[in-house]
Amino acid sequence: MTMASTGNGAGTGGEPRWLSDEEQHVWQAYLQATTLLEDHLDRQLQRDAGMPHIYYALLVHLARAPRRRMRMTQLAKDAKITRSRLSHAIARLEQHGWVRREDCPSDKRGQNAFLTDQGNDVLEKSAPGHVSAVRQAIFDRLSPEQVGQLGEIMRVMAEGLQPEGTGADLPWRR
Amino acid sequence: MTMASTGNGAGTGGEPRWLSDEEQHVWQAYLQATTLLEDHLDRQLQRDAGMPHIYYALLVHLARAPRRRMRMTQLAKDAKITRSRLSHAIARLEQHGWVRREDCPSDKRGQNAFLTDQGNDVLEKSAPGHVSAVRQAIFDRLSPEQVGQLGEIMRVMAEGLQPEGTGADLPWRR
DNA sequence: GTCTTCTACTTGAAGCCTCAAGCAATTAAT
DNA sequence: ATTAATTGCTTGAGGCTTCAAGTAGAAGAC
Repeated sequence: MTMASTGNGAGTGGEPRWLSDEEQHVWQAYLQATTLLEDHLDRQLQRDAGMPHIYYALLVHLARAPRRRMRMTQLAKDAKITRSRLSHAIARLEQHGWVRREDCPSDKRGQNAFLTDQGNDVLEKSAPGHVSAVRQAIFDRLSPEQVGQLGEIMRVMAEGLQPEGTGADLPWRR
Repeated sequence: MTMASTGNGAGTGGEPRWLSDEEQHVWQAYLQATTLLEDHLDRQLQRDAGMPHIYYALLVHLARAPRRRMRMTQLAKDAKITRSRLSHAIARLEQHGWVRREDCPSDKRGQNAFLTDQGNDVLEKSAPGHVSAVRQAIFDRLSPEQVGQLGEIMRVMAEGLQPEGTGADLPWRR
């Protein structure tokens, strides 16, 4: 631990502040938990809904939107993914008949993605299993205090990684 | 606990326990924070070290191992990924000259992956930037209490998603 | 021994993600 | 109105991940 070092990603400088033992353990636990959960949900949904977790999350966002439709860019922002990724994803979801695209009336560049009835069915059928998986992984294992703490912590983290200032394009802070 | 349950993922059944409003918000915050951080680190390391975060994590595991080498299966377990994924990953890292494979003397099926000097160099050069990114995203933003809470929460979550019982193969709970 | 089963690891195809580049419509500048 | 800059979205190539299937050695049963 410690060491002069120098040379960070951008602009070298004074010796970096390494992580303490506790911080390393926390970081390690974070990595393991998030990796395991992500994989677990991907598998669960691939099996029960025929799509990876992030695709499922997109359907959820659409289902909650006003007329079950949303502008592509807005959806990308809400789901925290790039527009490119969203384009590919919606293309695939469209192939399955779960989502469709329509031109935006007010802006001829724009596209709305909307959830089809078929997509809504898939969502409703797989929702219980998904909720149950999330519950078993998180909410059934944590005390009410811990749930509150987790929420606050994640909010702080998300805020720090957010676009901040401008609502430019996703790869924030190039 | 509670609930006749019956078929969520498989087999339909009694009404599922949906998430409360607070739980939904926490889950949403969790998804956003973890997605944003993962993307952020992937970008940071792709830029500064020429590899995605998970590959970097593999190098870290190797660097900490006794003679900088580890059996494939053990490495996969520690990193919480499938052996298949590891095989592909090590193949790529080998192409870059950061890792090499060697036959395991005691078990002719086995392979050791070991970190090359070159790999170690890359690691040392990019470590400060990586630590700094992790720090900015997490440890500089949370109070000491929150860091402790996060550690405990992630440990509980990871434990619940772990192989449990047998040390079979990764896709736990097929 | 030899048959079965299990463990260690690899492989190829198909799907997903990233990056850079691109097109088209809108807005701003002059 | 023309030009330039910006915004909205897509595309294709290359890299990464998953899944199912496959090879080879080790362990156990008999």
